[in-house]
Amino acid sequence: MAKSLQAKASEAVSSKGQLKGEKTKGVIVDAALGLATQIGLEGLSIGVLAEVTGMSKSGVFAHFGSREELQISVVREYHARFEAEVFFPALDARRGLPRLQALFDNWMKRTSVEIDSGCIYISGAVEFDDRPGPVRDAIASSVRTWLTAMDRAVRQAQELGQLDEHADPSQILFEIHGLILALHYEARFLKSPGSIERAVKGFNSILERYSDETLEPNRPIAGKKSALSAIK
Amino acid sequence: MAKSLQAKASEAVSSKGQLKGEKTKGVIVDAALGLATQIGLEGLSIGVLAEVTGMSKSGVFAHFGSREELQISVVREYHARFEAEVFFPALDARRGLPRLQALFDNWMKRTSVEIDSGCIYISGAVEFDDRPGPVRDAIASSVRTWLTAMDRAVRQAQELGQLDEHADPSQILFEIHGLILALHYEARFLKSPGSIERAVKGFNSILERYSDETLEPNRPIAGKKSALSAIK
DNA sequence: TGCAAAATAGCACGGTCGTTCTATTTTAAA
DNA sequence: TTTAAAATAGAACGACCGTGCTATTTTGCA
Repeated sequence: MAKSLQAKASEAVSSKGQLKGEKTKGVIVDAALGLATQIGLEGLSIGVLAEVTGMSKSGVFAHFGSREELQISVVREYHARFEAEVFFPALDARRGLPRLQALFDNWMKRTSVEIDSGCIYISGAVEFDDRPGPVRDAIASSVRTWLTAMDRAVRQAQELGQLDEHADPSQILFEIHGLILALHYEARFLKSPGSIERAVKGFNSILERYSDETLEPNRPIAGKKSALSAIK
Repeated sequence: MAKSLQAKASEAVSSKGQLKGEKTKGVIVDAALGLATQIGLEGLSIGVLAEVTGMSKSGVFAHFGSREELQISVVREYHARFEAEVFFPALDARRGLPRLQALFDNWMKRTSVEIDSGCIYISGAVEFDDRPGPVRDAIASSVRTWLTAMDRAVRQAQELGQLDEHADPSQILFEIHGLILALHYEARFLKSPGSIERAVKGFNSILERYSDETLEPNRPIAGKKSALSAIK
């Protein structure tokens, strides 16, 4: 039974060398990611996922073996997209301050989009901060990878004399992270207008405060060509 | 049946004029708040709550009429405790900068404690940012009340010439809020050491940056006597 | 102390959940 | 085209959920 529904899907077959199973798995993870960004990883249910993808519960389940494994797959997919949208494009910018600026811009651009869809690095942190296990580990590992990349950019800006070499990179990173979290909180939950502008302004303040004054006193911060950070 | 369990409870009766029902309701809300700070408002279940308090499910349920009403009661209780621990004690400090400092100190002190227990203003924001309804409204209203109080303190500091009167209070508040959120995220989820010190340092940086330089140039920020902000 | 009212218990309901097992269909290589 | 393997469906499970209904117990005032 239930024969005709998959008829269309089966004509376009293994377009990239992957078995059909891997392909539908991708479809499921896609749908799951869309759901998870709205209702959280803990809100994911195999039943709803089956409904959305037009499959049976057991059909969906078989691809993962457990709900936990499904959640981990979603985290990995989110990680990949985050990298593709935020990290890699920023590598086009020159090392140091321009790249740091690009990283922040992309991060903020994504957070702005996520005002409607939600960020699972943020929601996941809240859902799993008291729940040890592989899902929590997957989220934490992804976040740490990203924060480490940001840290590297800060240090490079210091080495190039664009930021005060005596400043603590962790401190700078902490304050930047706070801006993103405040943006997400105030825009997505409180729906306060003007949050994006405040995040940008906060970022520029940080750069000014930690700019290496001994090398370039009173000079306006370099690398301000990016679209988003040019706001206000 | 199940007679003897409540025998002890019933001998100490209406100690503060409240009916016994109101008293046990308080006990339930207490337990619910404890649970909610760990597993979130959405993680609350009447069954578990009945187990914890030694009551029957229907006994617990009858006090609220719905799970939603229980969640709202928890939010109200959290609001009351937040006020008692963070807001009211800060009113002892002098208007303006000292009070702003006290408000932040108490806020951070509470957030530090919540590294173990969780903050439902933060977890609730994530759980309900896409879920309209009375619970979301209750959380948002409490948070707005608190942020408005902070805003008032900032403006008073401006009026007294302790902070730059041209600065946007919303901007200052946004950055302070970010510090608290970063503290919660990095300490509770990532378990990074040194987060408290970074939040304090960030706060002091904000005060310095927005200090009214025309009135008191290069003067160290006043009101630094509070214990927490004296760190580092 | 008696008695209405309040508080609590017990039970059952329909629903959703993740998971397991088995049967059936579809895929892809021989 | 045959055939073993992979993918999916279907049905059932035990568990927990919020909630409603009805009894029973406990409370606190007359």
